[in-house]
Amino acid sequence: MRKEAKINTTSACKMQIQAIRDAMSILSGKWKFHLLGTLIEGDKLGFMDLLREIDGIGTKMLSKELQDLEMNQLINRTVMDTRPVTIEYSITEYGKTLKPVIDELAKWGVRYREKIQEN
Amino acid sequence: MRKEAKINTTSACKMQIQAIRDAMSILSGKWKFHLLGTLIEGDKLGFMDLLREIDGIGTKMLSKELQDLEMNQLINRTVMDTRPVTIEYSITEYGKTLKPVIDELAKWGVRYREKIQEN
DNA sequence: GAAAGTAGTTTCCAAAAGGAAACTATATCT
DNA sequence: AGATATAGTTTCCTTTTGGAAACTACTTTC
Repeated sequence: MRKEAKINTTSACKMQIQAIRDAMSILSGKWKFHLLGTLIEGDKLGFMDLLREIDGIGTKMLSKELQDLEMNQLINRTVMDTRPVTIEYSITEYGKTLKPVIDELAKWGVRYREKIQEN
Repeated sequence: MRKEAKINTTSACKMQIQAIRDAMSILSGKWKFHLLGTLIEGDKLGFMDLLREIDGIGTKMLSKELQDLEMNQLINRTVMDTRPVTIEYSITEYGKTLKPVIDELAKWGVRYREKIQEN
């Protein structure tokens, strides 16, 4: 008896798969969640602030990840009229919609650490 | 004036960063969320079921990702006493604690797609 | 005995991701 | 003039990730 190709091809299922694929294409990378989490907490931060804030990140990755997030309208980049020029990075309203995702992830991470420290 | 090293070094902040780092170290990779999502839905699935279910995955990645998830006690691998032997993969109780994370992510992904299709 | 199904592993390779260090450019402070 | 600050970019390199195809090994069905 030849097996059929798929069991689960309901549109709800395909939509969830597509949704996860979409979300991860934007949020993948080592620093995205950290960057978003930091900008959701502290509201306006400069490049050097973020560099100091996010432990381990380098200028190249910070620059690249900020560009990605800006392109997807999750953060704002504002050039301030100061001397020397400073840049203010802040989360957008749309970026704030990621708060529940980040919170759930962080919550799970905390419980994970508690769990492995029990054993 | 020399700038101080860090603004935000509260323990709550450092804990969130560590939590996200922990969570992502386990959930990173192209297929983890899909695999977990699929196993949270359909309860018992064999290797070939998963291969058919998860569009695009190959045997190598499926095998590797399943091993990772099993190692972290998120899924069970049960060898069934059938001929030929079949394997049942299922989500563990602990694995189910990831449901809110996956749901939030998927929910955000759906809204993201709606948003870009508006424009 | 050939075909097809189960459940993988192995090899070989390409692409993506990430990091360290050097460098650019401008401006202020001492 | 030299140090320090802001805000990056560029180059070169290593590591990680992921995929295609071939292969193993066993069993059942036709």
